[in-house]
Parts: sequence; structure tokens; C-alpha cells
Amino acid sequence: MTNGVPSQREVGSSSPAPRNRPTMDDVASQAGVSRTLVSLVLRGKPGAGAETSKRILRIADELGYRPDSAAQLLARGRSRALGVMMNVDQPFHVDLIKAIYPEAERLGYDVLLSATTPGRDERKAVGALLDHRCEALILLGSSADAAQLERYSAGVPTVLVGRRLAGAMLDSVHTAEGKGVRQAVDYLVELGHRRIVHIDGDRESGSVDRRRAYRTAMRRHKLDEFIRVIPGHHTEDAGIDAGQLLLGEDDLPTAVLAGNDRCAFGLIHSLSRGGVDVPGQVSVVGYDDSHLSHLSQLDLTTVRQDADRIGTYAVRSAVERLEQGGLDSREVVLDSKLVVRGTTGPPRAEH
Amino acid sequence: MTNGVPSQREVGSSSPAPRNRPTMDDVASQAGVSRTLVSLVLRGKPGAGAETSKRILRIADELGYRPDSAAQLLARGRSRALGVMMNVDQPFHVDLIKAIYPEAERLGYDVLLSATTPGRDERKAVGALLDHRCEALILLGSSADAAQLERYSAGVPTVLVGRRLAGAMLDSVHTAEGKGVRQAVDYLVELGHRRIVHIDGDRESGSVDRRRAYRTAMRRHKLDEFIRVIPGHHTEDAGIDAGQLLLGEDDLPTAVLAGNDRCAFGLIHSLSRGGVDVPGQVSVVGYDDSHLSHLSQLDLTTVRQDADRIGTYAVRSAVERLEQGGLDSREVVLDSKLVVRGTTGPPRAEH
DNA sequence: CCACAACACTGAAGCGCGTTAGTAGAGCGC
DNA sequence: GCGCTCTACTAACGCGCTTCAGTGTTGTGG
Repeated sequence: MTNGVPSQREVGSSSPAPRNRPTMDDVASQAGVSRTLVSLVLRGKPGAGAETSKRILRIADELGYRPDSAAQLLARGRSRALGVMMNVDQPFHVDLIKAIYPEAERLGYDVLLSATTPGRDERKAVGALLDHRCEALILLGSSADAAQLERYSAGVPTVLVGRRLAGAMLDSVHTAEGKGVRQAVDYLVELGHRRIVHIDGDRESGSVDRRRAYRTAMRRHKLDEFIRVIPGHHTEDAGIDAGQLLLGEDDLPTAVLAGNDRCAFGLIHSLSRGGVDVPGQVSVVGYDDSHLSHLSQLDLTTVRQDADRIGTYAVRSAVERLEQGGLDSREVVLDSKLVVRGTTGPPRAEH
Repeated sequence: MTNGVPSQREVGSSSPAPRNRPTMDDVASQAGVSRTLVSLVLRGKPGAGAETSKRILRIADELGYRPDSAAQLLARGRSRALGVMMNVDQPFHVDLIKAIYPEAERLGYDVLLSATTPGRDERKAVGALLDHRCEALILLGSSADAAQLERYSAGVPTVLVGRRLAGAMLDSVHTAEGKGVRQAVDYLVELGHRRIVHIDGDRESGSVDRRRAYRTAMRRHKLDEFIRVIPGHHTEDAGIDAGQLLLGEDDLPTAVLAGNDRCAFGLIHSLSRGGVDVPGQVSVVGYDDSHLSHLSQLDLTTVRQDADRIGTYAVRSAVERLEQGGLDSREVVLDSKLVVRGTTGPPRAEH
């Protein structure tokens, strides 16, 4: 059994289970009442006698009855479900999810998760959510174009998380990317850095703003001539590639602003392998403060986004829009700030 | 706008959108045919004329019609959806998800994701899946007890991933934990290690087997007296705690077998901070080979589980059970093997 | 010219529930 | 005894879809 066909063994035989899930009618007939009454009792509406109520509840429990959400949806015309699209290997999205669940539950909504993966693009992921009649869409790190987003938004309230869309007709929640990046640049400049490079995140969420903020901040410090953006992505691989690129050049920058933490990890990895000390020779700053950045010897200096608040506000936006049918699209901008850890330091002495 | 109330600005006004999603009836009346026919055409069943077919398809497209999966489920009595429970911050689960989606799609099934988080336990997560009438359950890293699992399994085919349940009446897919651990121990012993400690994963998936395999392997090498299991979890924090514990003792072991990669990261982190060199003074082995282990200077020696194959087999198990109604519960055991990288080396010379 | 099949299509029932309108009976005041 | 209000309950419709059992029309062979 090296690496060929997996072994399979029979381990007993499962019950010839009935596999029939009980319906409301089952509960009703068991209790000797009408289905309507069961429905009332189960939803806590008034109108049933105390005795009967208790009996119905007991029987429902005994039978293991669970309301069928599909039927509920159909009957009441709404699903009470929020659809959340995430990129399953963006640790920051994971942090967001953790904040989204409790807030949704608090407000009485279900959460439907749909992940993009290599091979499962946004359209598919969102399509799945729509098919299940989510009442609102929360898109984490969408890279869809404006037209596409408008289309979603026309059908169902849509909240864009982690990205801003100029003049769009949909809600968005994101951090003040500009501020975080500016802080990072200010800090590096203060340490004495001038040759500060930025690895960007292509079309991924927040990238545009971070790129622009980087340029602006550099200019404010009169460092126009040192502005340099290396095209990248929000992945470790992109960081590695950027590292290789830099290693192949004559002259390393003294500091790098990565597109996000993952990219920073990859970069540090390849720099270290290339014999370059971080932060001795090159300082590295990440973005997100995903929980990995605190750990391992990485100890990454990064720009913190408050996932809890972002997630919470995203849910609230969606729900408010749903329940108050507000007409104005809203942009929630949360604060972001630099967290200084161990991957940054004064620039090396230039040779 | 430091860290107080987030700024909110109005950014325009959304369309007073109709927000009415088109139904089959809409398509039917537009096309001047019956709903039945629309249903047939949209599902590619024969029985409609070529012209009419084309027209219906065109109109459905123009209207942006999407079948309502709730109604479909109700009507045809099955959801064609697999429910997957995952722990959102277990990177290994993420790898599994990536394999599950395509295989499910290939077999014509939807995937419903439900995450456990701190504050959202397994019951809740599985409950949500059941409410949506998933036809089968795929549980990644469940730590539910046997009784609970039996209960799930009685209602709907259930596949347990990453864990084995002795004599249970449900399918399971996992790696040969024993083999991986044995390889790791063999390797360490071969390098000359004797004081090999194991940090376990409490009740988390695979832990029991790994713990037992560790003990067995140690005994086979006549290292009974060095057997030591430190209670832990599959998290970085547990690794950090274990590291602190070890640092506080007189005598460090020469090698540690962590419960999984995350735990290994935490351990390495705290050892490094404590001035202990890895692998110079202590060798560390992880478990999972989650994609992080290749990266950063960690370069973790670990036991590889083939996420692709595990995910694929999990889906196949569920679907086969669903479609062939097989009666025997089956256990799929996949191979696992040690991947040697940079966190292991010969033991330090004992003082 | 009739029987019969093949084709293109339709009507109606029903999935499990929520909801609206309604009923039957008890209690009460006068 | 009448009208009234309450309480405790039920019948029936419809959500959007699939499916089963047809219906009507055309073509074919004898």
C-alpha cells in the first residue's frame, strides 16, 4: 500500500435506516392537531393552549423534527440567509468569517458560505449563493468588475468588503487603506529608508488603493525617484517571485511594502534563502495582520485591519439595507494602523 | 477618525430596483408556452421542438432567470447538495475544500459549506447543513462523540474525514496515521534521537491514532522510558504553550513530534524566542504538510497527508452511498508519508 | 379512410411550509 | 335568550418547481 490504490475495508453494516425526515404533518398527526397549529407553536406565535403547546413541542423533539428551510423559504418568500463569498485561502477572510457568523446570528440570519478556489471563480461562487436565494451578498475580496457588481447589486443588496468602488451603487466596508500604507511609509522613512519598493496585488481587493497610497506617500516625502511597484498577487508565491526578482538585481531596496501578509511571508522566505537578512539588510512590511503574522520567527511588521469590526459592519450593512430598504449606498471606512514588529529596522549602511 | 466611530458617507443612490427575481412562469408566459415545457427545456430533457427550445432558452437568458434551488429541492425531493463541515482556521481543511468542490461538481452535486469557529460549535454547524436538507454530510475533523455521529448517520449518509471511529456504522476517509507517525519516529531514531516527545491534539481528528502510533513506535525501538505525551491542541497557541513548558524544564528533549503543522509552528516560535535553535538543539516534526510548511524560513519537516485524494475520496464515498445505497460502511485509508525538510537534524551532543 | 405511433405540448397534483380567513365553543353582560 | 368577545383551533391557498398523465396534431402504413 505504498502510493497506489487506497485500501478499503468493510467495517460492518449500517442500519437499513428509514432516512425519512419527519415533516410537520408527522408531528401534527402524532399530536392529533392540525398542521397549522404545529406551525404556530413551533414559531412561538400565540394562539395555542398551554397543554397542547407542550405536547406539540415534546412530540416534535421526540421525532427529531427540523423545519425544512427550503419549504420555509418558499412559503414565507424569504430565506433569511446572507450569502458570503470568500477566498478560502486568504487567512484574512477567515478572520472575517469568524466575525460574520455571530453578528448574523444575532440579527437572526443564516450564513451561506461559498468559496472561490483555483478552478472555482467568483461567478460560480456567487451563482451558487444566488441559486439558494440569499437575500444579500457579502463579497470578501471580490475582484469582479464594476459592471458585474452592479448586476449583482440590482438583484440583491450587495456589500463589498475590503475594496472600494468609485461611485458605485452598492455598500462597501473597508479600511482606510491609504492611512495604513501612509503610516507604513512614514515609519520606514523615519527610520531612514528611501529605497522603498511596493509589491502590489494586481486586481485583488484593496490593491488599487494600496498602490496609489504608496505612490502618494512616497511623493509626499519627495521620494518620487525611488517609487517602484513590482506586480504581484496576494499569495506567498508572488512574494517568492518578487524576492527572486530582487535578488537577481544589482542593488536591493532597503525596504519592501508587500501587498499583504502572505506575500510578505513568501518574500521573506526567498530573501532568507538568498542569504539576505530581514530586517538587517531589507525591512519588510505586510498588510492584514492575519493571525500568522504574530507567530513563528516571522514576527511580521504589518498594517492591521480590524477583521472583527469589518465583518460586523458588513453584516449590519447588509441587514439594514434589507430591512430598511435604504436607498443610499453607503461606504463604511474603518481605521487601520501599523503594527511594528520584528521585520523592520533601520536601513543597512549603503556600501 | 482615529479609532472611534467609523466614517460613513453616502455615495449616491441605488436603483429603486424591482428586486423581483423572475420565475419559470415569467419565462413561460414570455415565450407563450406552458411552465412544464420551460422546465423540460431548461433541464435539457427531450420533448420540445427545436425552435421553441431555442426561444425559451433565449428568453430565460434575457430575463436573467435562475432556477430556485429551494423550489427544485421541494419538487424533486432531493437537494443534490453535499454538506461539508470544516474548521475555518485549519489550513488543512482548506486544502481539502479545494479538492471537494471540483469532485462534487463533476458528480453533479452542490456543496454547502458550514464552518465551526470559536463560538459556533459542531452541532450548530451541522444543524445548519441539515436544515438545508443536505443529502450527505462530510465532516472534516469532527470531534463529535460516537453517539452523535451515529445519530447524524442515521439521518443522512455521513463521511468522517481525518478520523477513524472504531466499529462505527459510517464511512470514513483518513490517512494511515500510524504509518506517518512511525516513519517520523523511525527517521528521528535513525538520526540518533531517543528523547522524542509528542504534543498531542486532545480530541481533535486523528489525534488518538497519532498518539497511539507514537507510543507504539517508541516501544518498538525499546524507548519506552522516553515516551512522553504533552497534552495540546491543533493550534499555534498549544505549540507555544508546550514550548514554554519545555523551556521551563531542566532538560530539553532532542526531538518533538507536534500534533499538526500549526502546533509545530507555535512550538518552533516559542523555542526560538527562548534561544533554542531548531534543529540544532531540538528537531521538530509537524503533521499535515499544509502549504505553509514549505514556506518561510520554517521549512518544516512534516508528515504529508494528500489533501487532494482525501477530499476526492470523501466526496466519492458520500455520493456512492447516496446513489447505490450501499449498506456496508467503508473505511478508506490513504497513504501518508514523511517529508523531510529543514527542522530536523541529528540530536545535539548531550552535555 | 382508419388505426396507430410519434411528436410537441399542457394540466394538475404535490413537495413542506407560512398565512389568511374562518369556525366552533366557551364565557359574559344585559 | 341574544349578541358580543375570547380562546383554541382548522381549511385552504400559494410559494416555484418537477412529474405524471394526459391532449391534440401530424405523419405513416394498410
